[in-house]
Amino acid sequence: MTETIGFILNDTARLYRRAFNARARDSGITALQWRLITYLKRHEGIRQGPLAELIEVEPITLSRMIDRLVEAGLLERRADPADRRAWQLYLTARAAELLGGIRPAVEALNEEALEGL
Amino acid sequence: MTETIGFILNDTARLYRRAFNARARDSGITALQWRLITYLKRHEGIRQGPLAELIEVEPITLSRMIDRLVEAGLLERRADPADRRAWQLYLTARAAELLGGIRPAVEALNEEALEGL
DNA sequence: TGAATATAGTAGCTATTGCTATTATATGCC
DNA sequence: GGCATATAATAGCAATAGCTACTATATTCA
Repeated sequence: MTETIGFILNDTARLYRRAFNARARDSGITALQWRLITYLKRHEGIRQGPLAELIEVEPITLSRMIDRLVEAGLLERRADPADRRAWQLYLTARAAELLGGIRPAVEALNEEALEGL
Repeated sequence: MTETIGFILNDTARLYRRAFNARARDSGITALQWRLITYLKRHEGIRQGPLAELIEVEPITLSRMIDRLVEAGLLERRADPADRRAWQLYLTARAAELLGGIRPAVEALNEEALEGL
């Protein structure tokens, strides 16, 4: 009865997240931040609203995630020339470096996760 | 590149959790509490430590989840006769009722989730 | 026995998330 | 142009999770 699709799904996802976080710990980055940065890499210059929708968090939550990443020197907010209310988001060189450093570990993890399927 | 096993896994789990929470909202119960109660149903009398391990949260986190469920009248802590430091956990009649009410919705959700597989 | 160590559970603190309300700016319509 | 409404982002607050430290009790072993 506990072996329903919901339990299995969530258990598996949690295990993955835990493995990810364990491997990325010394880089100081979390799974959710990795998600943010990965999306941002494909959508440089995106505004906060659409990015929040992409990674599926509330705008205010994204706003604070970005605060932290800006403080960590991984992201920068640039004023949107077309709309003075909005920011455009860009990765810094430091983020690119960091990504490069973590990617092999993530790829190894993914291969491991797929093993046996 | 964003379509890695990790993203898919977590996206799917999040979707499921969201669907669950939406359906269980009026019962006032969350997915994590459902998880707790489901395990507890199979292990009545269990202590907090082992239960925390089962549902994979920290002991202190479980302690507070239980505080809330006790306050809601769904659980009760009984002194462990064999160890005065420990509590044994039991569901109340109210919890059984609640479970009965939610179960059909959960089962429907699970069937829906498995559709097409 | 009784001192040292281990274990069950909880309190204080910090971090993160999201609801609601607010500010600043943009857009639509008369 | 100028008022009404919509939108981008953020601040205040409340809820939840977990790290660390602590209390109470149990166990081990000399």
